[in-house]
Amino acid sequence: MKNLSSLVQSFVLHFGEMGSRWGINRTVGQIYALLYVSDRPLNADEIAEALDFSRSNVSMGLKELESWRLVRLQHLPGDRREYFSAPEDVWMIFKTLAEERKKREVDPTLSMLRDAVITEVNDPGDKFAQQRMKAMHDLIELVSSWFTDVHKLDQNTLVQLMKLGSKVQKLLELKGKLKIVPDGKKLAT
Amino acid sequence: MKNLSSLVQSFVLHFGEMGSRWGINRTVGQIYALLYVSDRPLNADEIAEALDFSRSNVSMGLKELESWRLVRLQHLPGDRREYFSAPEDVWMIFKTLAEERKKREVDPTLSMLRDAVITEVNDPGDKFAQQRMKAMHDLIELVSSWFTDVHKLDQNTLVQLMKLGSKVQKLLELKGKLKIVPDGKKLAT
DNA sequence: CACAATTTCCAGTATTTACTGAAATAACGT
DNA sequence: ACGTTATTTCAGTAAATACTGGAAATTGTG
Repeated sequence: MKNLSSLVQSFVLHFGEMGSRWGINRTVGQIYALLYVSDRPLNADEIAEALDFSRSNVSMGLKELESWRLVRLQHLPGDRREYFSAPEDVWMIFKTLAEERKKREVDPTLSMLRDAVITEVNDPGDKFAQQRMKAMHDLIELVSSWFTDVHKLDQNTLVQLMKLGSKVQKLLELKGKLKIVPDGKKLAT
Repeated sequence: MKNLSSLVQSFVLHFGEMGSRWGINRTVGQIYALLYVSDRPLNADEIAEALDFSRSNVSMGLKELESWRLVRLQHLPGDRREYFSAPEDVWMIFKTLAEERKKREVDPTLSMLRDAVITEVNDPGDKFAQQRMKAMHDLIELVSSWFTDVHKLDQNTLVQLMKLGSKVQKLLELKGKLKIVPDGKKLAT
């Protein structure tokens, strides 16, 4: 690991270690970390040099990061090499990550469960199992579609909601007490 | 895989396959799936028999599941073997899972970032990197503490919030318009 | 406390996943 | 179209992870 300050180095190493817990490998984690804290786009050779990986390993890692939509490819004038950078907006990154994880880790299960619960079964054991699958299906579907919904909210609303934290309960109680009258005016009870 | 109906079998196999994407291994995924759809607690031998794993592999898998707090150990009268079951309440399972993932996948990163942003740096590159780390830190902290907050809500409130979906925006707008007057009465503007 | 039943640990092996270097392919400028 | 530079692919190798069988430890029982 060459020419990296100890600050950057510890960040990169941490992402490498965490990589396995996050379902990506060490290499991919380190490449992303490096791009994230870099103040300019980097090309594959620079990454390979900085992290001391083979050129082909970097190529594979970048491909993986592209499939997660976590890096942007761009070209610099007068240079035919490909340069990569990590989008700056952390909220955007967070949303992308959540979307991709949902797609890879949740959607296939949801679809399997959907099939399972519509299957016709007779055996009592199967009936019980199916009931359990339905409970799981319904929960995942609820959380999943909530996720999709929340995704549509703009960043400010999202931050506002999060800062509200558990006080949201008060707001929901309030909502229960409000009556929406036909002409659109809202009245507190 | 013996004595498993095709319904249960496909469920178990799916969890096995997904296991790797979820950061657990095939064995652990299958054991959990089997317990989840079982209508009675199972002992390690029964699991080993049903899934065709070695006894010791099952032992390790159960230990892993216990560390995730996803299985409950119990004893049956007149039988000294240990029996395992998966808690029934899917919301509880979901919360446990979220808590554990946070603990393993997020908290260590948050703590690393906290250290990184309070480090004194001089190099311009480091200053930039630190700024990026701060952005990441602040986002993770916000989401993280929101998570902890939401955790405290009872199940009904949570379901209500989720069903509200993106309509929560309307509610937040409404909140902005409300003034809380000193005597506690709320007035719509 | 000794014996049997049960669970855990661990060293060795198998399987899977990650990584490399070299060769093939693609992209660009002249 | 040709040569040069950049990128990807892929077969082989290295490393990490998962799994097994047996031995050791633990637990419960008379």
